[in-house]
Amino acid sequence: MTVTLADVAARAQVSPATVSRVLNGNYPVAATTRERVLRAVDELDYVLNGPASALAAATSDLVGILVNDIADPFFGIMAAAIQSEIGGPGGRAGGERLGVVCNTGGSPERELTYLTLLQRQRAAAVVLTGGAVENTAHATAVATKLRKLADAGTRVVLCGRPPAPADTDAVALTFDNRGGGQELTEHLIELGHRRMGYIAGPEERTTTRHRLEGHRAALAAHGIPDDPAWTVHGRYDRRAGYEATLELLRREPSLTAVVAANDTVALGACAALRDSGLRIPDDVSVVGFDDLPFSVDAVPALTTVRLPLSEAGALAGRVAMGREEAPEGGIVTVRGELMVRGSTGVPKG
Amino acid sequence: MTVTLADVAARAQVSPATVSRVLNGNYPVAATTRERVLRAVDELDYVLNGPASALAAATSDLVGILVNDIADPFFGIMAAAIQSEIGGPGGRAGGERLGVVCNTGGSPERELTYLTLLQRQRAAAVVLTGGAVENTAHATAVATKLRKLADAGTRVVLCGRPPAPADTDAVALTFDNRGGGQELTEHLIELGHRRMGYIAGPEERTTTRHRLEGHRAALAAHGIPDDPAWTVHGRYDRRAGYEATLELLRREPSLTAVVAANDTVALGACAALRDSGLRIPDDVSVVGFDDLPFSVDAVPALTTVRLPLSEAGALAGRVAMGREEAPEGGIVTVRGELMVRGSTGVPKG
DNA sequence: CTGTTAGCGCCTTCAG
DNA sequence: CTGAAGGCGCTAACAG
Repeated sequence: MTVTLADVAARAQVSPATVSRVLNGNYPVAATTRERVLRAVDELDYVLNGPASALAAATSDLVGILVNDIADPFFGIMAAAIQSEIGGPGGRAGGERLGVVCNTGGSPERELTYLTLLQRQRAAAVVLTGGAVENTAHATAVATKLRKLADAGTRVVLCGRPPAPADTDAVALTFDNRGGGQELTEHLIELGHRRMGYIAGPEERTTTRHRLEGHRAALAAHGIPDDPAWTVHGRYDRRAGYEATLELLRREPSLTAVVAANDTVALGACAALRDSGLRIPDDVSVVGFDDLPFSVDAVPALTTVRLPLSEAGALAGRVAMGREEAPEGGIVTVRGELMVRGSTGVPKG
Repeated sequence: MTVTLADVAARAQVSPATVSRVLNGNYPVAATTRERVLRAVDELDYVLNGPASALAAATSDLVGILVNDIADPFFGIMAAAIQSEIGGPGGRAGGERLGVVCNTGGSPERELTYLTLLQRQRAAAVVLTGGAVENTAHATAVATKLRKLADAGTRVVLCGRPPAPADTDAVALTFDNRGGGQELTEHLIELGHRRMGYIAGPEERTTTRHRLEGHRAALAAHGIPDDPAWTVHGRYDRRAGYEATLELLRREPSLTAVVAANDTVALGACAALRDSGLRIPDDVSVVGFDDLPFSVDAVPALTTVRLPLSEAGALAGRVAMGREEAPEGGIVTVRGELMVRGSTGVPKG
């Protein structure tokens, strides 16, 4: 029924092995022979059987990309960049690799499930993006999985995620969330703000914790007390930002600034402030984090920290493909850049 | 080195066949035996070899999801919805399927390449999302590919994409882009607008053409002449919207409304208008399309057509999994809903 | 440079 | 309900 490599070999009057060599291009084959094989492939409209070749070679062309939320541009941008480096030539079987994006939805179980699925597929590499869940049991389980993947020859790269235990052999490109958070709050402090609300992401996430730590470090550095009531946790979405802002306003109507865990949350915060009749930045300043494409279009444009998502993703992709050396020690920290725009100003009064 | 099914069988003191049956759960096995096998699997930390099982069974657990631009929430939202229906139980081998998102970047070649890769992997299903490229050669190539995929047992579903030729056996969930486009322009006409600029998407895309056709149908229905100079094509991104708007303003400073191909483009249009010192909607009204999450946060909030991306994606996912019957004739048209918000008003003067 | 020979690890009839 | 046996399609040593 389906044409196999043997059919091609017969038509081209060579052995199956030769066809395989032509297809994988990793072995010297006479030009005329290659020509003949390629023609046969074409005439028969032959398509290599991936599973069979993966089985025989004990490795596949799959590269897994795990993201917390594919509907969030933060991950979409990174995933696109990673994939753009993976699609190219360099793999086995015709030089094409299949970059597959897996959406964990932020769920630890799904993350583990996908890792197992990828392990089962004998993936060539796996890239984990974004913040990790900070649950000891889960962190251990993930580390164990990564260890096994690495043992099985799968390259493991972390992108925008803190380093895994050293014995997992994972390369890590980490974002300096702490530093960015600190810069943002310091910017507000310099403008004169003292009463700032903080909308944090979900608890037990590294991203959440690091950004919050940066904020607190800035407060501490300037001797500003940190009132726990001025910090609210929520998901990384617009709605959470909206609701958290109303809650903060209820707790402390005199806030002069709102620091959001990311741009999406900041957008929700802006909406809540407007709906509460407050002007930005005249009454309340707002800052986000990430500098997603829409942030510059907010009115007023959002002050935020730009993360080089695309660049980081591309680098991660190259490392995953083995096309670029892993950095010394396997860890790179990528800094963000403070983008001061219209959403922040001096506090009123 | 690596643990195989045979190892598990030995440890559980059963035959490999029995282990296979337990793992796939598609065959009666005595409870006590199953128990024993499962324990052995656990103790040995056995992970099924995907390629081997795909080879033997002539089908894999992969489900491909093709998107034009994963960084665009339009696709991200659909992809997330599709994947959420795929991850669940129902597949072979432990009931898990691997939903893989492939980013074509809108390139016909990459689309074909991914389709081949998926064919090579013997994917269980493939979901193609978003507008198709309207190039005859390419359309034919894709149709041929889909035909072959279907012949090989791969289920093919189109989501937010016009139906493929009937003989491809592809189920299609189509968005009523024409109707939505017409409603939007009709809304503007009813407000009193007569001079409307149109920012279309890339040429040779079904989405672009259909939305534009809707716009023109509305103009025609009201006897409003359609000046070709008032239509500009560009990519589906913010920047294209920004530049196209400046161009339209240059060509016709007296425009009272700008119709954008989608929300992202509309956002760019708003920015350009603001930068040109024009107020929205007092000087110029703006409408988008899709109703992405950020659209309600624009200032003023964007008038647009809401597409049920999540619902459509979920349905497509279920059909792809064979968990839901394909509709009669294999085609469903999903209508959008006009969302009138602050970005549109009566024209000045 | 090319053909031959063994499997890769699993599923699936076919018996029992 | 369970075991035995053959083969899925390809690759990777070996010889030549």
